[in-house]
Amino acid sequence: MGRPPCCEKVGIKKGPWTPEEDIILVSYIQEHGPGNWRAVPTYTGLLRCSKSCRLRWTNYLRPGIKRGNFTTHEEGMIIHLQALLGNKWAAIASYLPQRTDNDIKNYWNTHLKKKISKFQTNLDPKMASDSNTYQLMSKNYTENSSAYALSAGNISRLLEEWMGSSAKTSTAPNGNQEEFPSIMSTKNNHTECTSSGRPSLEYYRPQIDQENKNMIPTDEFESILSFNNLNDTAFEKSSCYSSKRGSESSGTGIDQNLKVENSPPLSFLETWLLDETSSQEVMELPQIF
DNA sequence: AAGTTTCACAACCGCGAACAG
DNA sequence: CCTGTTCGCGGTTGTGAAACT
Repeated sequence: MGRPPCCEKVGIKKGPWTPEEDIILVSYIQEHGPGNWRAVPTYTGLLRCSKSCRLRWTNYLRPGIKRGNFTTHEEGMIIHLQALLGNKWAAIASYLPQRTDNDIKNYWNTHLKKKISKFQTNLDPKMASDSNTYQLMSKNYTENSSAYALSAGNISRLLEEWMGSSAKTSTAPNGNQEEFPSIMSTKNNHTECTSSGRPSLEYYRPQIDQENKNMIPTDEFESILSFNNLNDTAFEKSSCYSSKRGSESSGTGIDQNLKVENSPPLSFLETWLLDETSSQEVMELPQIF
């Protein structure tokens, strides 16, 4: 017995959303909050399936979404977290609350994966020892980042303006912040989630601790992920993690999740990520990307 | 200038997990 | 427990714009 479709295929509109559809969807969510997506097409009259409505909201219309260039810091976090978690885009997005998992996934697939692949292919060990290499990398990353979706405008912002009240983006008319849009955090299958409504990494971490007690100590884990201490000490810790991961990656459970195919040379990347925070001076080096 | 290719992003699809009855 | 329904995630595709020939 096959799984029934999420919606009737007949009469369902596909393809890009129009501003009118966006407004209808936002109006509905403003009134009812996100969730119960099944009811959205019926209630609003939108000729879209429930999935499409949910996706449009979470990836585009939801307030607080940051669009445009990924900063070098964001790129660094994505690379780092991807190496750590694999393609757990929702988990990665929980650490970049202004970015959607779809955005991060797209950015990874269109930019970072290629660059890292080239980096691995072309990496000269001598160059790898030169931290300036990574300063150049970070500079190139920033300069090459495209301002995607700007032409379409930030519909979310436009709608906010259209609705005429900035308060609506964070607080319901009656002052109840849970009503809109913070309700995102109230309905979630996971016990732990972030302001973006995503499961936090805590959701995954217990598996690490339970299934491999010799894995990363909690404080070290936080240090690796937090990026709050981008200094020598943090670097030493994260480098330690890199070697530790390499020596203990034959286990089961989350261990396998941590084994990432084609994972970048993490310590090199870390060097790059850390160096980029300490200097603006970039010397001219051979093109590696 | 026109045709073709490549790129970047938005959106869709299918699967599995969670949940309710 | 079992079954059906709904939701969320990750992989993939579609499409318009830009770059190239």
